[in-house]
Formats: sequence, structure tokens, C-alpha cells
Amino acid sequence: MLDERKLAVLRAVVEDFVNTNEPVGSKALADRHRLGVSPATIRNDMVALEEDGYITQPHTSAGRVPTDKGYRLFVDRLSSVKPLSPAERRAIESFLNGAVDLDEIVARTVRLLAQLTRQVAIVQYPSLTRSSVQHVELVPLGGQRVMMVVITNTGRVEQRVIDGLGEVNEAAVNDLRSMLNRAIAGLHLGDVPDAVEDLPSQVPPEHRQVAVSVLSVLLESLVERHEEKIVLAGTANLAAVDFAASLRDVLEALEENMVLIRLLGEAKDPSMLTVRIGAENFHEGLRSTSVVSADYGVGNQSLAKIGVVGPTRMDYPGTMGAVRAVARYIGQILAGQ
Amino acid sequence: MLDERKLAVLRAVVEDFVNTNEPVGSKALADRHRLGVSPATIRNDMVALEEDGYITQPHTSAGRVPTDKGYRLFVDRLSSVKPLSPAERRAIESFLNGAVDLDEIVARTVRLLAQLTRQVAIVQYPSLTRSSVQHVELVPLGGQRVMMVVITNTGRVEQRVIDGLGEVNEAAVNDLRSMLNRAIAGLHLGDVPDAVEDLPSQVPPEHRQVAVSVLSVLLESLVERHEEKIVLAGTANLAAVDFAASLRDVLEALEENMVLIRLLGEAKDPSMLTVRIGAENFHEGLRSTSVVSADYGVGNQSLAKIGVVGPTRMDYPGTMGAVRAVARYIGQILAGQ
DNA sequence: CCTGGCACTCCATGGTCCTCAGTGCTAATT
DNA sequence: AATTAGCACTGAGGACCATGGAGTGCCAGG
Repeated sequence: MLDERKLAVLRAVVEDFVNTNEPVGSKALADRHRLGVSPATIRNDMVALEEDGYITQPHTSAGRVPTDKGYRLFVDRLSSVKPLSPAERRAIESFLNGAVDLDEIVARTVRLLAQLTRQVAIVQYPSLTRSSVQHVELVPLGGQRVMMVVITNTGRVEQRVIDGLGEVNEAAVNDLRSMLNRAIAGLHLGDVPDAVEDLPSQVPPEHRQVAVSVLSVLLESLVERHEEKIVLAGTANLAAVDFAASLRDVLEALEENMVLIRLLGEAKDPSMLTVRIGAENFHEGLRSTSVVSADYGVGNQSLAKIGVVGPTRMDYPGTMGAVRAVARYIGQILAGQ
Repeated sequence: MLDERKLAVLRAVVEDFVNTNEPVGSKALADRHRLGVSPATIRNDMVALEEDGYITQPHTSAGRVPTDKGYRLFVDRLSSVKPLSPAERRAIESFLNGAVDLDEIVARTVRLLAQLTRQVAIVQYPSLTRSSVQHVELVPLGGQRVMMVVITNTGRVEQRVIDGLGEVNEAAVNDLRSMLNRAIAGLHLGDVPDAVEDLPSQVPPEHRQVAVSVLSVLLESLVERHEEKIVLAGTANLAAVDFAASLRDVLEALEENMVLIRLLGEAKDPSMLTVRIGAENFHEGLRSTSVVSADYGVGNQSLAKIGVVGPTRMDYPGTMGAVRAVARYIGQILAGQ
């Protein structure tokens, strides 16, 4: 069906269209690419490609434009991930070094990725569920309040204030703290609920109320918001693009945290680059955008995802290269922390 | 120079232009507003207003449009802050209740403000400099590392990992912790540097190195990033507006944290609403936007600011009402926390 | 000081024409 | 059978022009 040359034509159409943002015609192709055949032949191939739904014409007397299906084939079979230039690698290193805490690592990463790709970058905080407890701290704040701080091995810190405990006994808090740490330090967060289940029964009855309150807040903080935190940068890059859907719809979609989470969340194969093109995205407003995403993590363990959102008409090889490189670097940095 | 009626005309021009986004003519004014005079009279007044620079014509045979100076006069003398509707007040309460920590309070506030004003909202985290230390916690993490957590009375938490201390002695950390808390708990952050100055000399020489490292990180964390944290929402609302400057420039400006800080920072009179119109903003890309900002805080103490960015052609009374109301609510919530 | 009347200005709208890039088809060539 | 040259055809977009109408400035009369 699709011989070598037709594929080469498709590749050329995609590349030219990405560069110029204008429908590309047979003559332009023959000039700019060394396909070794005449425009007429290219036209015939284009008819075949159009019949198979890989390209389409905006109107009768215009050049061809790739369809979502065309981009899909391009990404799957006609292109390879483009490695970063040395200059870009240096930019990554100098950009990410010197971050003092997790917040800053994430903030810098997302700006870096936006800058490298000239598109919108998304970075998800390391998931709580897949990391483990390094330490739990309980701090009596005076009055009836206690602050709980959970520190994970990925540098993430969750804190909560627990109120309305009745009179708080400092010694009881100290006991509870060491008991808690003995029980769950080093555990995966997923295993915490089981591990704390029968702790209350080990607490003297007069302090049991406090222990129960603290544990319930602890469990809640682990379960509830585990993957909510997501950061965005580079929305200004969207202004340059003209979308089929209105820009407003795209911006609105990107402000919904739940949408972002789902965008990153549906990777098929972890540890691989995922590309979702146009209508492959579930969201109405994102019909004319593509998402390139990847997992990052320490060792084999995937902690969370990063991604880039841009027009379907994007430089896939370059974007994929940038996403992959940044994902690796951030993994290294977290490992070294 | 400017009699009552001319001011009424200016007010009408501003209101109509904000509503319709089209230059407003003398006839339309006479119809829609009860000025009690004929279009011809209004035309004469408009000439005067134009000579004084309050309004301008896009071209000869078009209606008039307010200038920055016109908006300024409108805001200063011709309008009053519009109180929120009961429905809006209810929205605020239901929106802000149920926030579990400072992060969530801020996140909800910024979305709320964007929704109320249908513009871009900015919320600054409560400043560290103007709050006081509630508690400092030091947690040995094992190895050569210690985590420091500073909790302020505004619910804000800063944490840092301090590394490369040599062997960490747990007892020494405990001593240091209680010494630190005795020295600075309750103090304004601005007073902390003085208060810790001679602490190292009170530490036994063999642990002095650790104490110095911890203190230097503490001071750094207080000084360096005190007002950096700022959150944005509602950028999608910009897409609906057509700016003189390109949308891209506006979005770019809003991605620069330093720009946002300056935008909010230059309030003349704290505890008052500040409005900066068009070219009154220092930033190139924000020449055709206005910023409405206000302080929020607990009691008399101003902790930080919130604001709204929109086109100069905005509904000033409504926006000012929303900003003021939200600023008050967030103050109450922080006070109650 | 206000107002009706009037000539004038200029933008926006819509129609027409023309150009031109690009197409599909056919017949000739390899 | 595949490729190519030639050619008629198509439709978007730009230039040009005419027209309608909103809005103006000005003047003379109330």
C-alpha cells in the first residue's frame, strides 16, 4: 500500500508544514527535498496518501496538510527522537543546579522545559504514593494544636495542623512521635495504613483520642491529595500559535488541574515517551493540541510525569528529545538529593 | 474648567465604552443616559474633554474613547467601589471554607478572584518578613543531614535540608533546637538575625560547626526568598480581550515573578485599594492593562497583597469591590487559623 | 448657553476582478 | 507499469472601488 517513496513524501509534508505553517504543494516538495521524482509523481502519491487519510486539503486548490493520523504515522515510523545539542545540555545543567529544595527544582524544571521547547511545559510533583516515609515530625504548637510534618525520601514535605484535640500533653506527643516513626519510617506510603492500624491500642487510654486524631489526619493527607500538585509554564508560547479551537479553550483546559493530571496520566508504557495527538486527547478544548509526556523517577521507580503541550503542528522529534532529556536529568537530581 | 455635566459625560463615556468596547458617540450617549441635553451639547463637552486629554478619537469620524488620564479621573472622582452582591458573598464563603492549609487557601483564593472578576488574579503568599516565628524544628535525617522546618504564625512553613555537616550528633541537634526556640520563638522575622548573632558562642566548640551551618541556612531562607511566592489564575480570561500590545507580551510579563511582585509591590497607601492604569505600569508589555491591588493581613498588620490584571478598559468599580472583599475575607481566615 | 440643521469625513462592508499556487487528468515517454 | 510533461480548471486572497452610515464640527437661531 504505502511504499518507501510515499512515506518519504509524507515525512516531507510533515516537516515542511511544521516549518512554514502553510499547506505544502507538490512543486515546493520537489524543490526542497531530494525525492528524485517530478512534481507530477508526487501529486499521484499525495492522492494515495489522501485516500488513506494521512493528509488533507484545506480547499481544492491548496497544498496538503497532515491529519492527526498522518502525524501519528510520522511519530511512530518516520521520525526519531532528536538528541539535544551540546548547548542545550549545558543549559539544562546550569539551569537546574543550585536549586535549594523540591519546590525550586520543580519550578526551574518547568521553566526550563518551556524554554527548550518553546511550548507549554507541565511538571508533576513526585507522587507521594510511590515514595516512602523518611520521617514524621509532630510539633506541639501550644493551645490545642499540633503540627504534623511528613518528610518523604523524594524531598517532598506535607504538613498539616491538627486542631481541637483537647489539652495536649507534650510527653504524650513525644511518645506518639517515636512510636509513629518506629512503625512507619522507611515504609512505602501505600503500606502506611496497614502499619498504623493497631497503633491506637498501644497508646494509654487517656491519650488515645489524640493518637486517633493524628493518625486520621496522617492517612487523609496521604490518600487525598497524593498527585494533585502540578506546575505549568510557557503559556505565553501559545499566543504565537493560531488554533482551530479558540485559544481561550486551550488556556481554560490548562487551568484545570484535573485535566492536566489526566493528560499526563494516561501514558501507555511507563519509562517511555508518550505522544498523544489531536483528537486522541479526551478533552474538547485540546482537539488541536498534542501532548508529549514522559515519566521521571529514581532508578526504575517512576515518581511522576512531565510533559509538553503544543499545537499538533509541532516539532515532534525536537520536543520528544527535550522531554526525554529533562526527565532524565530531573531523575538524576532527585537521586542525588 | 470641568463642570458637573462634563464630568457626567466622561463617566458615561467610560461606562459605555467598558460595556460595548466600541467608541461611543454623542447620539448614543444622549439616548442611553439621561443627561437632559441634546447630542450637540454633548459634542461640545466632548471637545472640551478631548482638549484636556481625557478622551480621544481613534479617527476623525468615530466616537470617543477614554484615555488613561480619563480612566484615572473616573477612578479617582467619578466612581465608587461597588459592593458585592449577596450571591457573590456566598460564593466567597463557600469557596474559601474547607481549605486545609495555607497552600490551599492561596490556591482557592486566586481562583475565586479570577472567577469573580473574570480577569487574571494574582495572590502573593503571606510575607515572611512581617510574620513571626512560631517554632523551629530540626530533624536529623540520618547520615550527615538535618532538616530544618520554620513555622510562622501566618501558617507558612519553610523547610530546608542542610547537608555535609560531618557526623551529626543527635543530642547536639536537640540542644540546638531548644536553644534556637528559646532565642527566637515569637520574634518578628526581621529581628531574628540580631537575636541569633551570638548563639554560636554559647555552643560547645565541638558542635559549633553544625550550629553555624544551621544558622546560616536559617538566615538565608528568611532573607532570600521572603516575598517570592506568587500564584496566578484566570489567564484564559485574557484570550477574550484584544490588546493593543500583543497578547503574547502580556502573558510573558505575567510569567515573570519579578514583574508580578513589582506590580503588587508599589502600592502607595497600604490598607487601601491601589489602581494603576495603562502606562502608569512600568512594564512595556503591560501598557494596555490596569492593575487593581490591595493589601491583606491580620488586624492592622499587612502581610502581602492580592491583585487583578485586566485591560485598561475594565469594570473598575466591580473589580475594586471584588478585590477589596476578597482581601478582607482572606484576612479573616488567616486570623482564625 | 443650548439646539437643530447641515455639510463633511472616513471606516466598514460588500461586490468585482484578477492573479496565482496548486490541482487532476490525459497522453506521451521510458 | 511507472513516470512525466502539458494543460485546463479551481478557489483563496489581494487590490480596487462604490456605497451607506455613524459620527463629527460648525453655524445660526432660539
